[in-house]
Amino acid sequence: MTHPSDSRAYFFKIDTTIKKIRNVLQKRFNDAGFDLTVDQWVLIDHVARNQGISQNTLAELTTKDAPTVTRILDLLVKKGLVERRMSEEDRRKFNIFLMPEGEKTFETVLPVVKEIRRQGWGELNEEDYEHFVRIMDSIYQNFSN
Amino acid sequence: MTHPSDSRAYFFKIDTTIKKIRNVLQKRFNDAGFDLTVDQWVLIDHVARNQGISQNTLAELTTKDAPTVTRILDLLVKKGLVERRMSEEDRRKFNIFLMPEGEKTFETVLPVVKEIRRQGWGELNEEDYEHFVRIMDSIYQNFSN
DNA sequence: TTGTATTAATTTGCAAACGAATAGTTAGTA
DNA sequence: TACTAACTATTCGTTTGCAAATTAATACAA
Repeated sequence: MTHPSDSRAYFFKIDTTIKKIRNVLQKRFNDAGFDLTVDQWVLIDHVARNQGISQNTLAELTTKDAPTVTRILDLLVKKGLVERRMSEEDRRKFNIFLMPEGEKTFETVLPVVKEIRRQGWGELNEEDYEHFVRIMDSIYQNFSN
Repeated sequence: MTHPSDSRAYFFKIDTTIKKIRNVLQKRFNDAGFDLTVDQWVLIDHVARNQGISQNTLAELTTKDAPTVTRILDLLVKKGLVERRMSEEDRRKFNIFLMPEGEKTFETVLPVVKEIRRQGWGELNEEDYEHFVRIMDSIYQNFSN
């Protein structure tokens, strides 16, 4: 066997796996009648846990870029799930808050997401998790210099 | 510590890692003056290894959907890298071939991609690779029923 | 043979990713 | 104070993903 780094496998496997996860999440959302994309959910999740967060911080936490966050928030605002309030200290910033409807969405969707996470992890154990984190972090680090 | 499946970590880690890889690849392409996106490269790579392949098969191999393949091929055709020939047996199908310019692109880009793959895998070893494949496949399988 | 169901590829619309450029605000410095 | 640099968010253009609908060709069954 050739050295693993010489095959397309690892890029491809990561790509395929994340697509699968996103796909399952989205289908489950649709079936449950949630009018929500996966990326919109990710933002709601972060706002729920960090009320008043700025767009920049949101971008960091989700590894999305600023324009992407702006546009997803536009959609969430239009749906009445989220609110932009101008920051008191710095008028360049917005503080992002969940609206009551957004809270309700968060409470409704969270259990479904948790269930999907559990399903995906299945019978894998703590040790697997440690391997997983170590390998992913290592790849990430190898590309960060 | 809570059960790993209960945290957002694994979805998030996979997402972050694949973004990083794509990002590095694209930047390296741009720096090298390749007028090529990562996904365009993925298609070229598959066509190079399977001259005459159909669009459907291409979609399967890359886990992209048919419209996406159509659009990426449109771009590659416009760039003169790839050619659609109508199939002899089935006139609904196209057989996809690399044009001379496409061959040249393939030969030029491949070494760069191989170098990036090596960099990403770094000091990880065979055993790590087996863990990696097992865990990713497991997650994928857990979502395929 | 006719009709129905599949299949291959395309088109369209919406969501998202990324980069470059821009406007407005704030901070730091000469 | 005035100038410059840095920061926050937005806009724009190009590319990709997914779903639904469409067109054209093929396969199968009555």
